[in-house]
This record gives sequence, structure tokens and C-alpha cells, in this order.
Amino acid sequence: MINTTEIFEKQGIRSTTCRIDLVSYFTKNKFAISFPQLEKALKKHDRTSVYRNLIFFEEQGLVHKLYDADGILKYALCKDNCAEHLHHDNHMHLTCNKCKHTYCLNEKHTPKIKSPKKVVIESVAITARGLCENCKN
Amino acid sequence: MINTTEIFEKQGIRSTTCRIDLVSYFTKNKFAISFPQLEKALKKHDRTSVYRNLIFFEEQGLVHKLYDADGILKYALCKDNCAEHLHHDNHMHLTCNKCKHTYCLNEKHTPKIKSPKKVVIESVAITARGLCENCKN
DNA sequence: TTATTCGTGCAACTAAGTTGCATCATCCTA
DNA sequence: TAGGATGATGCAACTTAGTTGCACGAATAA
Repeated sequence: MINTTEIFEKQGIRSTTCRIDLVSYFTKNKFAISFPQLEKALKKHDRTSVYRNLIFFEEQGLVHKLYDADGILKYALCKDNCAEHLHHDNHMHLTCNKCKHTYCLNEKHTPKIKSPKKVVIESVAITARGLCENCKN
Repeated sequence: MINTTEIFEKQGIRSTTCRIDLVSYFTKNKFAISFPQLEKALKKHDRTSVYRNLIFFEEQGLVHKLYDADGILKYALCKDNCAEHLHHDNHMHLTCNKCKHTYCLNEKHTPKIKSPKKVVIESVAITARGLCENCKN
């Protein structure tokens, strides 16, 4: 397990308590997190800072943005193969009907989408609804 | 082409000017429409009426809800095979990067998603980003 | 024609996402 | 190491989307 500050150093990101708390919250929770949820969880920091650091982290390739099955904007930690502005975010997401959390599913489960002739498809987001590993039993 | 009031009559839906204007706006435009857009287009009607009729139409199986590639809630006319609370909404949607409109794609282009063993997938929404028929040239 | 149900309009509100600006911290360089 | 430049934060305010309560008016059925 890599230390949070190490990641920051490696990418030349200034290490602040807000940023550390933000990343730790992500590593603690194995699902995607919405801004309002982060706002509540990190009350000691201003909403704006949290909000702006989310955007910043996304630019840096540390987190990626996604919309869950209810259209709610969430952020999730990127696996180590995400470069700046080059998210390998071609995995699907699952929103659990029971616990309402949204999880990243393994890339191998994600089908390739063929582009119909009439249009051009540049990227695809697949969002599933169902039951997560914890709730399915 | 079926008359709007005929559809209403067939389903036992009371025909009002707000509802007629709403459905005509959908038939005139071949893409999915957001509530704010409808609000502007149907200024002669109150936002609340438009909003509530959208929900009502969805319950009746006339329109279906979708989130576009930017997480924006939109509504689109159902093909005739949608029954109340039983949308056959298993086609994918394409948000055009140029004109920003969202179109329903034909069902045959939509892949079947296999459920990973660890989780249960009940439904899937596929949203593509790219260029629509009009903008691709 | 009257009671009931349904649809509309108005107002107000919550929640999400966003921006401007002043302040404070950090870094770099002379 | 002083001082300027840049970066991060906190506060306030605001826009937009989505939603609810309530009273009034229209349509329907007995």
C-alpha cells in the first residue's frame, strides 16, 4: 500500500491536509463517492476546497468522474494506470439497489461496443443497476 | 402518423393543451429533451404542469427517462411497445459532442451484458458520446 | 346540478454545482 | 532571507435543477 503523500510527491502535487483527508476517504471506501457525501464526511474542510480538489485530482488522473444509475455525479479512485487527462475509464459501474453505493467493475466484464454505421461513437459509459457483492446474499 | 389526441383517448388520458403541446414538442424533435429545455419551449404553461405531466407520461409508458453522457436527465418518446411501468428501454443513447443532443439508438446495436459472478446485474444503461447522424459529416 | 376527481398555476423551497474574491501558505529566485 | 509569484483555502453568494404544498378551476360521473 502506497502512502498518500508519496503519491502527491511523485506527481508534484502539493500536500495539504484537505487533499490528504480527501484521498484517505477514497481509499477507506471501496465505492464511488458523491460531492455531497464528501462534503458531510470532510466537514472540517470548506466545501469549495473539497470541490476544487476533486476537479484537480481528476485533471491529475488520480480520480475519475462517473454518473451513477440515478444520474448522480460521483468520483472514484483511479487504478494506477490512469494518466493525466487520459483515464482508462472503460470499465462499467454498478449501482447497488440495496446499499445505493456505486462500484467499479472489472474491465474484463465490459463489452466492446460496435459503432452503428450512421453515427460515430467516441466513448461509452455503461452503468448497471443490481446488487453488489455485499448485498447480493 | 397517429394523432396525439388519439393516443390520449386510447389510454384514457385526459387531453389538455399542456399535454398536447408537450407531446407535439416531442414528436417534432427527434431527440431526448431535458426539463429545462421543455420549460423554455413551453413557456405558456407553468413549469410545474410540464414537470408533473412528464412524470405522468412516464408512468403511462409514453415517454422514458434517461441520463445523458453528462448526467443530465432527459425524456424521450417511447416506441409503441412500451407498456405502463414496463419500458422496453434497452436501447443505448448517444449524446452528440457537437449539437449536444441525445438520441436513442436502435436496439440491435445494444450489446447484451453478462453479469459477473460476484454481483447481480438487473438492468443496464449504456450512454455513448460521439457524433450524431447530422453532425458526423 | 352537485360532489368528486383531476389538472393547473403560483409560490416557495431543497439540493447540487459553480464562481469571485480576499486571505493565507508555500515556493522560487535574486 | 526578503520579497514577489504562485498556489490553496475559506467565505459568501449565486445559478440551475428538481420538488412539494396548496388553492383554484375544469372536467366528469352520479
